[in-house]
Amino acid sequence: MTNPEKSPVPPAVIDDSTLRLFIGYHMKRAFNVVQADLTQTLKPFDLRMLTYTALVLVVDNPGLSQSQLADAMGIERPNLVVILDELEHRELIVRDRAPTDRRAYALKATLAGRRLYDKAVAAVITHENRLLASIDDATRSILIKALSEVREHQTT
Amino acid sequence: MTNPEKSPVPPAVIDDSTLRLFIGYHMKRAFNVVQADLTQTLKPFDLRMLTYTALVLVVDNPGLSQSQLADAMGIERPNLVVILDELEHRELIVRDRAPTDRRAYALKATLAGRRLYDKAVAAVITHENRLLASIDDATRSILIKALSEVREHQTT
DNA sequence: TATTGTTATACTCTATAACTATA
DNA sequence: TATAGTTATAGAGTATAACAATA
Repeated sequence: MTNPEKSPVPPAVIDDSTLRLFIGYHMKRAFNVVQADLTQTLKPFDLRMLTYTALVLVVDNPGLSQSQLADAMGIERPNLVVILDELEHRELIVRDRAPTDRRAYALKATLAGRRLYDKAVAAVITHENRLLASIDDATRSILIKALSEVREHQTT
Repeated sequence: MTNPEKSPVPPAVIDDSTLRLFIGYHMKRAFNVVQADLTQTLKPFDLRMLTYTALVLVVDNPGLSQSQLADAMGIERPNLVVILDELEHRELIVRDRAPTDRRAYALKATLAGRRLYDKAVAAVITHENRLLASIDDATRSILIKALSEVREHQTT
């Protein structure tokens, strides 16, 4: 729990009795580690977590609109624009016009986008398995299920 | 792997088959919900997640140095300075000089700081219990333990 | 009127380099 | 020389308001 040999100033034995009841702290710290690992994993593909997530969702859900994608990613529509601009300029996705609604786009991945997706997803799976090595499959299921339930709680 | 063609633009049934293997996505979405709730909960106390976390750690670990606190919070030292400036200006904490090392500070909470801590912690516990209502105690323990293990994996 | 995508903008959080004063 | 705290700064990520085109 603590970090023994380290600094000259007191060893710092952190009393996290209160933090035990503070789930946001644990989620933030764990997410930081996951994101740091993810950033390194995605660097060879020139992707960040946001561009990777957008690419994955577009490949798996062709025809998605920007509003739907922003909603799936949990970000506001304006913030998605630059993310998709980047993917489009790199010719990984295209913004087709939606046939039924001329206001909306139908997002689709290009062949290059699907190829990058295949390689990046494989790398991410490998790295995440290493990151979660100490956590057995049953616990991983519980973890993901619990996180999903928290997300769906969505109080506002 | 992909999705059958469905509604033109509307309801959006997201295929998250790939995301299921992408723990960072679930952690980010869940953390967003927790932080949004936390932000609202702390607003009456004029605290943000970072100032709240710093206050909690200082109250529970009096005499902590800024380096130790930054380490415990998972942020860099420079970013902690403004956080502590704010808490100090509000007279919730003090920066005493460490007796053994004149470079370092020994951080301590004031009486006002401990009083705000009491009220804020109570509010946070109440709100988190509501947020985690659908998750039983055993699962909560597994969740926190799994998150801690991920944090301690710390690749870099 | 309402919605899609867009621009502009501001705020928070984060990371790095370089400085000072101590060690 | 190394460490503690600080300053300055730049980069992400996020949120809101307002607009044009379309519904």
